[in-house]
Amino acid sequence: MSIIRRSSSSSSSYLPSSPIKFLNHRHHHQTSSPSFLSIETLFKKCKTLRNLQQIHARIIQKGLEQDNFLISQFVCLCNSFSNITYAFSVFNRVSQPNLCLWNSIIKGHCEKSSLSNTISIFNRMKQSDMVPDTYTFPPLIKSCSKGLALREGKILHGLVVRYGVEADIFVRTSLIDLYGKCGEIKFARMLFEEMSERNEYSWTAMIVGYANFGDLGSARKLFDEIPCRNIASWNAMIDGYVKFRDFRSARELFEQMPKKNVVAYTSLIVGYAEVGDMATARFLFDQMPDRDIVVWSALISGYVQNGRPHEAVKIFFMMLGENIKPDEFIMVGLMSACSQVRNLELAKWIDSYLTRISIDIRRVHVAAALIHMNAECGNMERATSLFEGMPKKDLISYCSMIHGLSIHGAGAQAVCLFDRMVAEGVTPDDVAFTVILAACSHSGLVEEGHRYFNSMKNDYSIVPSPDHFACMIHLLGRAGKLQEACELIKSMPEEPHAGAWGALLGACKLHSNVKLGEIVALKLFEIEPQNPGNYVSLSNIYAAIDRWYDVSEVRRRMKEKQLRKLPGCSWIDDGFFPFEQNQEHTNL
DNA sequence: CTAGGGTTAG
Repeated sequence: MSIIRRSSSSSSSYLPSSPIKFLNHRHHHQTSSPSFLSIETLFKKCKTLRNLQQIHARIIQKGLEQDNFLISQFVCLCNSFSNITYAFSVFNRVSQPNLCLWNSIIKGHCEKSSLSNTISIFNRMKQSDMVPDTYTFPPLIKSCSKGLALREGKILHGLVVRYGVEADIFVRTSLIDLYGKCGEIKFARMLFEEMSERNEYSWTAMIVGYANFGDLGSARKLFDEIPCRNIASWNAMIDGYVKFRDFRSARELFEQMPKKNVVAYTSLIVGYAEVGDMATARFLFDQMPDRDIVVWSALISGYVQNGRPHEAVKIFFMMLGENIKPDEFIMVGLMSACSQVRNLELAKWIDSYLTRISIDIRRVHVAAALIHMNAECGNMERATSLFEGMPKKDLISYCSMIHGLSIHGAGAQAVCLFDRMVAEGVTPDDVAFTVILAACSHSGLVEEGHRYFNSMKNDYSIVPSPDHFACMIHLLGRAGKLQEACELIKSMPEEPHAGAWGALLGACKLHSNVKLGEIVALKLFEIEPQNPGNYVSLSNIYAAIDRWYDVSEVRRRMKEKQLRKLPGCSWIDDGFFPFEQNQEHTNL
């Protein structure tokens, strides 16, 4: 009360139609009783970071920077705006922070900073003779649980016991959550059993533990026993079923929910997307009464994962139409979609849009997606400048760049970059080799291809996958070494997949090798009878040497099987997408 | 002589 009371006796403690703009308009008309607002009231009305800065100015102006009560509130508000740096700088000016203030600053770091940072603040707190209480531990333990840092969590558990706060329901719930998430389900259960009182939080934490562990039976048993069921308990149980692909039980429970919320919908949508059932995912999405950013994101990345980038882009613009501001997750999804459709105009728009909505493109997954998108869409100049600007280049970004160079015909540069990557100490994996082999085959670099194929096996002990073989076959086939390609395909340990045979068929077409082409085509008709492309290839082979009877024969068989060449997609002119599609990318 | 903590979805 000190501030408020003490303040109220002196006029300086009030805010007379203050310089704090966000309050001015509200009191502008109350001319009869001029407004006098305490800092405490200002906190309640504080809506933006700007407001908070204004309050901060006022605190300094009044010389209240050392006031633990006010600074605590300030820190909490700062936390809610996710601005931990600001909170910390203000905190650091307080010479004698009290327990509550320490707890607040720790909580803020738990949410936004790294675990080691947070723990070092906790250590500073202990060094200044502050005794942690029941409020100190839950956020600390929670951040261990988030990072699955069981070792650190156990140390904290030890301290919990030492400071005698293990009976506290909040502390205990956070410990149950920690052990449950880290798979120490026995420990979690023990702590749960020993509780003198439990509430919906502790029950749910325990259910989550079992659900993550895959013991859905025990999870369900608890769920049915809960005296105090919560919407989070329902969500946890449903998500457990979804994670372990028991969609029947998940849906059954979902239908029984008294009030279905976004979280439950999102769990289901993510699950259906993961198993490739976009129809059901979309069905659920469409029937939602209201949608938040997370569920939009789930749907977009669902479409991306299932190779339907056009749908993803549509959904994105639908979302903009509903005036929802996209976040990082959404934009990463959109960028993956754009990479798949390879539309340079869209890529350019996204690139500038990111800055417009102030998304931090230095964050790793954003940067990676952005480089990938520019590379895929043919803006190698932009991709290169982003890539070279990265402080630490990782395998993913290298691969994006190499693939970008590859698909735009710069095989030699791709090879250089791959070698630079290895020289820089980044270890290539199987995907990296697929990318470089594809680059070699695309540019006809037979010798380099052989070199990488051997290096992969000898230097990195990577067993060549069907994809690796397919790249080599493509490479040899296009170079006219059909014999070698055939030998390679015969040497494959596993049954060659359609990609390998398809590469060979393409080579036969290229070099007008009818005899081999016929054999390979027959093989392909067997492996993927539904793919019209193989029939088209064979008929092209015949057409190239004027065997028109055979051409019509193949066409007839194709018709017989009711196969048609896939129509080009027409998503551009249905009004969702504001750009022209660019067919050729010649930015190299 | 105030205030600060734990469970659910991308």
